[in-house]
Amino acid sequence: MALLEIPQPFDFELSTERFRAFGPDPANLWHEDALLRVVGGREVRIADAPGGVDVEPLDDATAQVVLKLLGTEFDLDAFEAWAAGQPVLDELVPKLRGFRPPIAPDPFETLVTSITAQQVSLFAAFAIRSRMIHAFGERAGEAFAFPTADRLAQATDEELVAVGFSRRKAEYVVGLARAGLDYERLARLPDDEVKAELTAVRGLGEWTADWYLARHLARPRAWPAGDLALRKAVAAFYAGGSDLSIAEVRDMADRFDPFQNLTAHYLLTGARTVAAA
DNA sequence: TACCAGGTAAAAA
DNA sequence: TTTTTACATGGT
Repeated sequence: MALLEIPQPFDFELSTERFRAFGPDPANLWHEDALLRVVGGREVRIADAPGGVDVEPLDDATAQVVLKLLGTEFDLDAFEAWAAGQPVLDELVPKLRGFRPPIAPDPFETLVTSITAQQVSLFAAFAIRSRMIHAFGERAGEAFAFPTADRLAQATDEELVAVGFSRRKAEYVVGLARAGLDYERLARLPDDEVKAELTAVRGLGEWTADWYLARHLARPRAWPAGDLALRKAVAAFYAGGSDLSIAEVRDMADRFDPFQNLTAHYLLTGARTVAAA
């Protein structure tokens, strides 16, 4: 038993909901009430515990990854205080109290995962992604390490097509792996420059760049207005269900400033859980 | 069977 | 410059 404290509020069940919602994810595997992820070649088990999570095995490097993974960078106190004065969110946010949007700790994994999710349903995306991880990732215990850029740089388009990628997406992934982006440098750039650099890469559009800011860099103002699920969630919560264009949703970013990222995650999770109940 | 699903690049107009 | 089209799997 090794306790890793998580800033309160924190609801483990809600914060890991995404890892169960669309099918098993071999790189972030829900197994026997715990989340399994390979860190530094070893499988780490993350389970609910009073005041935080039980992490096994736990060392400093693992703690850094788990803190990132569980969204500890987000300032929930400030968000909740702000949301209390907002329509819609004043009711929704308390229902999801302690929800910390999970952050993808690895930049390459984030981008490849987004490519798999472009255009198709997340159920289809998860199925294809799982086969890719099984084919190219390293197993450690029950879970798999997400395939490295070095490994996928050596893959062929045909190998990715064989696990369900379209030819176009296979080219994107292999091209990205071979592009050798400097992710540490990218992480130090402001939002708009990150977007400009990412969208210069073939296969990475604005939607993918926005989710990179949101899900990997945890930038407070990231707002993936092009996301179909977010558009539907915004429409449901703010427009009585009538369709909203990408431009309309993008123009709503100002009213959520500077909490666009948390707002997007709460609306999406709210649409899947609270609204569905 | 058809159609939609948490887009993108390239062709066509 | 703006508008179409191809892409390809999984669920309903």
